[in-house]
Amino acid sequence: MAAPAMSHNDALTPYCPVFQSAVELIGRRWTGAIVRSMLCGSLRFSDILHNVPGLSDRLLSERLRELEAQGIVSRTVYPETPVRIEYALTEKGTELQEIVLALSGWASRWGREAKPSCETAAACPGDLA
Amino acid sequence: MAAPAMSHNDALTPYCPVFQSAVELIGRRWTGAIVRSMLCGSLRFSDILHNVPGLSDRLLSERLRELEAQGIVSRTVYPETPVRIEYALTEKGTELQEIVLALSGWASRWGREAKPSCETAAACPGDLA
DNA sequence: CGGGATCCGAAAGGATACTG
DNA sequence: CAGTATCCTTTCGGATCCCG
Repeated sequence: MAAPAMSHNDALTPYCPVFQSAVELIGRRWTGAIVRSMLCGSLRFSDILHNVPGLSDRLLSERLRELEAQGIVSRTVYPETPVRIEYALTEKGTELQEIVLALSGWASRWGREAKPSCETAAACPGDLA
Repeated sequence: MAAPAMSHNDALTPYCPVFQSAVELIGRRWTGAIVRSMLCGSLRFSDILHNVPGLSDRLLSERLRELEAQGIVSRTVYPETPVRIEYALTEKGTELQEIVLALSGWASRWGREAKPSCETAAACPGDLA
């Protein structure tokens, strides 16, 4: 198991900036949870705020702006009365899904001392992993 | 591809702590790069320090301790002269590989303006993906 | 409802120096 | 080589108030 069955490719990883950017982007405090909560479809500000406990409105708007700047989420304004604003994942954002799910799966399998009572199989569509 | 092939599971993500922990763990400043550099096999402190530009020794030892505490890396001391210390991924850490590679792929595809000259297919043993 | 602006304490990160 | 200790700067995150 510890034996490296991989290739003897010694000349790997001369440091990768894009990977670094990506991992630090989704690693930001609430970003992962926000993206994860958006996997289902469009959401309004309050919805996201509501299903991520501990997240403040300031942080949410900050994260949302970052994600928008990265082209991961799109912001759509419906000029009704009052205005309704919906956030959705772009294609780039949607492709993060497999990563989020993979990470969810890993976290569930190895979470602390094997606590299978979080999302494991019920709460999240991690079944496809 | 943009079409959500997922289930119509609306009642997802009532917030997941283990996912949160995981994403914030590997999202810490250099953790992703460190794990990524260890995918090849055992490395010594200086090796990791060397192939992650910008990483300071203090942060490396800090991250290494965190990863060790999480059971992601193992530390082995060889009492030669002088002592040689090697860090390797545990099974738990090795399973992060698919996630790291997936994130690498995503980052490469969407990195800024599609710059395919980073690691994409050459520098890293991502072939197994 | 959907945010923006500001203030401030906490925490993370970097630089440097020193040790076994 | 493989770290630890200290200091100091930057950033993050929470609270509060305010606006359209």
